[in-house]
Amino acid sequence: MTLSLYDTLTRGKRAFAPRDPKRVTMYVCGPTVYNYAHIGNFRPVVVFDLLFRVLRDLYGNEAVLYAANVTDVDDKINRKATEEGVPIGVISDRYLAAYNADAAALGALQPTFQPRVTETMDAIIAFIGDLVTEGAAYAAEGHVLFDTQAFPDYGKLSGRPMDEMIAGARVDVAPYKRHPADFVLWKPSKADEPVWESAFGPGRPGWHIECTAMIEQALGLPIDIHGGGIDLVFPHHENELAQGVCAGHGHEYADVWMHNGFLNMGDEKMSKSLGNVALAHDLLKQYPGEAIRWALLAGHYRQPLEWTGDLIEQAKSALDRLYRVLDDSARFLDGVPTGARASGGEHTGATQAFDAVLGALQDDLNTPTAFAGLFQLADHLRAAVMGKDVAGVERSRALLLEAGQLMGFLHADAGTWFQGGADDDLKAKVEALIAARLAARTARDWPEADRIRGELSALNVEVMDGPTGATWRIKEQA
RNA sequence: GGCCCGAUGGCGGAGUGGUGACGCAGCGGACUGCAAAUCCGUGCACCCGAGUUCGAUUCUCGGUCGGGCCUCCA
Repeated sequence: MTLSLYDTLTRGKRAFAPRDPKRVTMYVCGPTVYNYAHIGNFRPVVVFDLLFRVLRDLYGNEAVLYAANVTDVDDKINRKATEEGVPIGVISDRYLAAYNADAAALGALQPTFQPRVTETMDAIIAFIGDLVTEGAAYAAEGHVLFDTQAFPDYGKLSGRPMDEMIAGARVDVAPYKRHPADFVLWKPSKADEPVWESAFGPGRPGWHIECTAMIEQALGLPIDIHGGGIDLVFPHHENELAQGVCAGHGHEYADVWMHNGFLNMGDEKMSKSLGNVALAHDLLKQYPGEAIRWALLAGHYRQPLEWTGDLIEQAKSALDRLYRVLDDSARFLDGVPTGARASGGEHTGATQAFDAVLGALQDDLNTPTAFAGLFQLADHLRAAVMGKDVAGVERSRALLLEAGQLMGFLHADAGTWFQGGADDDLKAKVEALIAARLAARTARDWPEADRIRGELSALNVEVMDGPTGATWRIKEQA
């Protein structure tokens, strides 16, 4: 099996071939840390985390270098810092910590590098200097601007020929620009804004150059994979590409450009400028991170995703099914004497399902099909439990766990999944009630048994009577 | 105005030139004291029109509808 990925630049899927299989590089545009990030910000986080995991599986954990940047120089951060009367670092540190915590709750591995603009300033200034030297940038009224005329392929990534762009332009063009499409590399800071010294005068960097410099500093150019949200294709990535190849550091920038589709909130686009933000931070108080992760991967990453409560509920139910069979099979295995266990024969059906998961993931991250493979694995496991096939249970259980965990799921134990919302106090209470109910059932005192079940239900607990005793779970997470 | 996507059953969502993935929900049955879970069974889905083809949901063209980008929102 080989990994194939869709490349925005060439508009097609093709086999992924890293320049150096021992050093696979990926860069993804990260957040501007000026507030809690909304759920849409986490779609690329989860999508590219999945790709990170697939790459690690393919090339080895140490061979994959993944950099996800943080923008910590920005107007919005400045504004917030001014409001609170603190340095910008206080703001960015605070929200970076929250962002990383939310990402971890969604099952995202920590990227290899998390470069920050404030820590890359020397490289940014040097990069601008190189562009000027190469004749691809010019100074004007305190700014340094990138000369888009210097890059004949400008517009190729986003499929926007320059002349058409100008014809359709609806934005005012700054008078000091030689060409309307030229963009800022360095600009003067206004009063109260943070300022850095440079050969071009005091000021601060433009947005696009930051990423290019961070890539070069963290990973070195060119890189294998560059990712981000589809809204970044133009102008951000188009500009990055232009800078990257014009600085005289080589003619390549990124081998594969990957972009995830937008997350929509009902009918309205999710944007911080509209009021309908759903912060991941708040969502995580209502739903397990794993369910949110599942929901974010429910559709193919390049398709738009409609974010609704129903979607999360369905994701939770789907995971319930997986955890249930995991739980039942664990219980089954507990009842089998260790001596009676055989180390597994070939369980071809389960193996095929496992391969189907890997194959789907390697086919441009086809998560819906990968999910189907997970359910197939679950079916095999269920059948083995019902058939009391110990070797089969062990085998398909291990495969389900391995496949699920590769995707960043099924790391919790089933007890935590179903009973995670319960504190020790509640657990003790529930166990006592279940014991009482068992006594009533043994005495065939059905009204009493049902009364206790009602009492449990009032505690938001659901009991399930099985052949080996009763199990329970929290019905709804509070 | 320019550029680019998408349109699949009640919902979500893959995929394929010819046997209707998968999940959620629903319905019938089994099991259960009753439930829940589980198991078995169950769904006349591929936006409209034309074309190509022995055959199109899948390819081509046109249309309609929806969405995105063109503004330092992933």
